[in-house]
Amino acid sequence: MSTSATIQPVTRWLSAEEQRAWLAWLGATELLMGSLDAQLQRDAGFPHAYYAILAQLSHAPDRTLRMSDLAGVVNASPSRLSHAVGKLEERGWVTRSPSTCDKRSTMCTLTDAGFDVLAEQAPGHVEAVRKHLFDALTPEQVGQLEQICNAVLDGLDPSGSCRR
Amino acid sequence: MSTSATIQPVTRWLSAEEQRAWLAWLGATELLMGSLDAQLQRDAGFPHAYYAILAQLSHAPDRTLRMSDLAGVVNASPSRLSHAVGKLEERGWVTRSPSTCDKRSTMCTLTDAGFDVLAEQAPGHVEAVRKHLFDALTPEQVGQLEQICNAVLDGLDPSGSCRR
DNA sequence: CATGTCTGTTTGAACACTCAACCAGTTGGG
DNA sequence: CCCAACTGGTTGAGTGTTCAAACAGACATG
Repeated sequence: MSTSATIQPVTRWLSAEEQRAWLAWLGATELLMGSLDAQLQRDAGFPHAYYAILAQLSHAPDRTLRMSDLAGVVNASPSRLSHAVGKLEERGWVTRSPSTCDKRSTMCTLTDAGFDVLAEQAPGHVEAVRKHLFDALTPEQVGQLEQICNAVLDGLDPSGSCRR
Repeated sequence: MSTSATIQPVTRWLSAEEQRAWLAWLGATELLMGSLDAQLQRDAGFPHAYYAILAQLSHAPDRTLRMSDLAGVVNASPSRLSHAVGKLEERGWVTRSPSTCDKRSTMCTLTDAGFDVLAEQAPGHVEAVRKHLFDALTPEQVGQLEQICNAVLDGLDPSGSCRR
């Protein structure tokens, strides 16, 4: 062993190809999410994070989810979710009720008014997702994208809370 | 013409595969950017958007870029960039000066202190990007990711400002 | 050379998110 | 039992982003 390279490793910079991929990913994610946020803000008056909360609740049994489970499926911190649900509750789209089995937990339920708002906004939102993402990709690329994102999720989200 | 389907099209919902890809993309982007933001906030005291500004300036001739050009390469709105550069200027990492050729424009320059901060934070940041993204992907997937993101960018960013 | 329009940038208010601190309920040993 | 450690959730302060409005300089058209 003649060098210290293995003991004090220097930074492994990105290769030219990795740099291109990284800049493209940054641009695509920021512009895509920015575009979806702008569309929802304009048409519905709330950001994509709020839409995700309503959408996940609408698929849950009794349209109800425990706060921490809801936080898991929408990739939100407890604090962020608490603030967001507070706003949604003010507008009458969800309600909060204490859980009966574990008195620490809070259950969050989508109201009929919330369901109506979601039903009203879903077509426009889905159309935007399709237009900006799936219309730009071949069917093979959709499969590749899913595999790539799941590989990234495996490293970041060991519990796998956002994959069904 | 017997139906109105072609005149009043119904929503084309996402297929099962598209839904899986969409949820995976949402999870991967949010968790990855969240993780990078947290790492930079903890180690450097500023978010990824600020890092991007410093990094892009460091590659520019004279470490200087016009505000609107800088906004283009970091995918920021003019307003967002103006606020962010204001904060960076307070900390002494960039300076603003009026452009000589077009008196409407403002030139933004990375200071030596700003360069030092960037040099200090770059290894940790690159390591985080590598760890959470590229270490999870095969070389083929890196290429696929670049093509996918560029396809998305073609639809969202006609001017191509974030691809050199 | 006047005037309307467009471009580049900044500003302030409204809003969303983060972080750290906190409170209440639960759990598992002494 | 009792108490410490942990879990689920909320809160408020601080910070970043968005949106609409404003403003100055450039440009073009009559």
